[in-house]
Amino acid sequence: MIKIFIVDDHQIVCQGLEALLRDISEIEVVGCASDIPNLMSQIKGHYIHICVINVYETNEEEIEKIKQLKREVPNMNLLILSMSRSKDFILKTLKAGAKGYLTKDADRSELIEAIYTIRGGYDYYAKPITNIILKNYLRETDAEHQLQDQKEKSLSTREVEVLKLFGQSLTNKQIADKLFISVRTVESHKTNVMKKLNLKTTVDLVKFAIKNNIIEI
Amino acid sequence: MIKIFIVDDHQIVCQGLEALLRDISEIEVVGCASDIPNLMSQIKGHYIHICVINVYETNEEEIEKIKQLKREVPNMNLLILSMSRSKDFILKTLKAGAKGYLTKDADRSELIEAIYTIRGGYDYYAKPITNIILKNYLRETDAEHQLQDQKEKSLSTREVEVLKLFGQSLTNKQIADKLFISVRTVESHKTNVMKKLNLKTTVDLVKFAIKNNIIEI
DNA sequence: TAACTGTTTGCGTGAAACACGGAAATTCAT
DNA sequence: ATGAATTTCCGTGTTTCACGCAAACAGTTA
Repeated sequence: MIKIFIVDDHQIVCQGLEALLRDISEIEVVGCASDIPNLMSQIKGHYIHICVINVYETNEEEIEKIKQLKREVPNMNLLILSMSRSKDFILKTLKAGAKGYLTKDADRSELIEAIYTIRGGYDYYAKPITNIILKNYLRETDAEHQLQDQKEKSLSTREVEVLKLFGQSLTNKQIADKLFISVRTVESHKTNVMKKLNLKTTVDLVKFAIKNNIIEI
Repeated sequence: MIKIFIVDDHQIVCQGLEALLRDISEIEVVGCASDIPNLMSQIKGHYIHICVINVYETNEEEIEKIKQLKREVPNMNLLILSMSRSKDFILKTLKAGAKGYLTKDADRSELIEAIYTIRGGYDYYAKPITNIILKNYLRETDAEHQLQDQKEKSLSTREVEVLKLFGQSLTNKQIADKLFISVRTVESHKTNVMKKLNLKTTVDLVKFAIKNNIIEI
């Protein structure tokens, strides 16, 4: 019996995924959680083979949560389900410890195949993903030449933190007080973010943050 | 027999929702689509009672798609499924023609309840939503008293013009040059807009402009 | 262990943007 | 033609931004 746990923000989707696996005698869906923190509190004491995680946000925060989950429950295999085809994001989830990755085009049979594959000790990546991974691998080994312009700059946790408060319309002073740092540091974080993302104005920064769900609109 | 169509970006989620409704004899899931444009091309000639739409993005674009769908297929009822609890967004979907709205906390039974309710000719809103709608209604009807401070201060054409350029990430200098006015005038327009709308920061201004389609994201 | 990379923290300086208040010229409807 | 709103602009002081620099620290790799 393969014990599965499901993580999805929408309860209906959780139940739906569960329903998809219900009539497979070898698979048992042990439970559902709305997010990774909830998951961790729910699975204490239980042994789970595979956790299917539907990842909606594709930001650094989510990656961080996956890493943390892997640290806390290292023997549980993670199967990521996400709409993102960003090479960057996919590779990050794999690096964070995921054993498989399904895109939005995957269907029930692919989900089941992934579960069996992972249970068998192998990694499973949806077909469109293998290409991406392969290409990236080729490029990375080839990349010693052109490292400088592709450098996939991701934001640090502190930077995201500052960006979040900034998006809540706080002034630099207010952000500084909240994080117990100086105004200059807040400025530094902001300008570093702008440099990393190659943004020129505050407006661009706000747009970026909105697009990436760092701030609410 | 209630004929249902499902719209969700993730194929697995589509299948999951379908599985949730499979063993209800009165409900038939006719098909699935990954988005609204796909839906429209798929349902030509079919009569669908209810379309369950899982909305991931909560922007103006999605609202526009819903409106368009309602125009093209006016007799099909729309049940929105979304994680957003933004009063603004919910009211927009309802205004766009949706007959129901479920939040991420809704489960299978609530989905089924919603389907039956809508089939009966009524609207269905998840419990957390009714509060939001009610509050907003009260505020709107109550607003006749306090019209003077709510005063629908509309923006002048020049102000919108400045705002648009501002939203294209131009500096005040660039805006000034483009409109053949001084930088100070640009500043004035901006601050006047902020005063009119009671906004405090640039971030708020950008958010406002995005919400109101003055600038593109 | 040493070297390297990246994060977090901060400063100096000058330019740009913003807050607040005032004000003249123009348009536009009553 | 008088009043209201719009469009234009300035003075003054504060805040934020751009650009560069750098120390302290953590994690990784050689």
